[in-house]
Amino acid sequence: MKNYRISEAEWEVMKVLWEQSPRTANEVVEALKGQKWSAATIRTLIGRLARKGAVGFRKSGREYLYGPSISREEAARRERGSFLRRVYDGAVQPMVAGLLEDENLSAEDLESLRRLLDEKRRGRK
Amino acid sequence: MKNYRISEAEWEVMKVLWEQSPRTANEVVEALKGQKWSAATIRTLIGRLARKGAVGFRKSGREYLYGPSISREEAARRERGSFLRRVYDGAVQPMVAGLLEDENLSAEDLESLRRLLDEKRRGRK
DNA sequence: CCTGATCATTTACGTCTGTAAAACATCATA
DNA sequence: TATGATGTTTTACAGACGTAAATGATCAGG
Repeated sequence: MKNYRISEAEWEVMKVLWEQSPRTANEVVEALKGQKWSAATIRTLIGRLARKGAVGFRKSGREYLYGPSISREEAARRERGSFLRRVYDGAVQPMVAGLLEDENLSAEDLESLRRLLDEKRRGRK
Repeated sequence: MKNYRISEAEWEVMKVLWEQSPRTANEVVEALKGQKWSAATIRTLIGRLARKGAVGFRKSGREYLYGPSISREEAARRERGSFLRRVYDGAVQPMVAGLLEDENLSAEDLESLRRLLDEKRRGRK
């Protein structure tokens, strides 16, 4: 598995494919219609992702059908690891602490996280 | 305040300056001695950060003393926001949930997070 | 003063990324 | 068959980034 980085613009393309795939380039263009890129730009982004190996494709009639080669969870996991290493030298606690300090979490979110934390702590005993 | 991105290599330089500043370029080079860059590379990174405005400097004798123009907390906050937007469309809960799932947290970390969560939840009532 | 050392700045070069048009290949229809 | 439409691939160009040497400016010591 070759190491590659998914750029910010490429993330938007990946999201569309994670949401629904396989898709033709036209369908991806349509899905990203509200954003700032031309169809040509989006096609380039797809092509670059394909060359990197982040996106796979197969011929269907005269078109290609594109799909992600990596799950959204896995991609998120990698990016998270990279982010943690870069910004916090890998330390989780200060990151979450900073997050809780600054971000707006709903009561449901907090409850849900509390439950997850409890499970994790129980698993530690 | 102009928008700029601090690259991965530049983060390492910033960390050194956050740890102790002001510092001369030579001191930064010395602090990063164990890593993979030549002194020339590190000087370029410093110069780029300065041009971006992430690092400030003042003359001292024949050398410059460099220091960060932005706090570590603020830089972390920006990067965190960018990361959340890109990978999770800004949603915190799934990010923390994924984190708890994958990362190795110590019992102390979990306890500390639990406390933070509780404070946050109390503040919500 | 001259020369070497030292520090900052400029230059170099390849790759990646953002943005998108141009060129090419193929299909469908008149 | 010719032409226009359509989808893919190639090309374009500027700036950022990684990596670092080359050059210029200034200082210090013989």
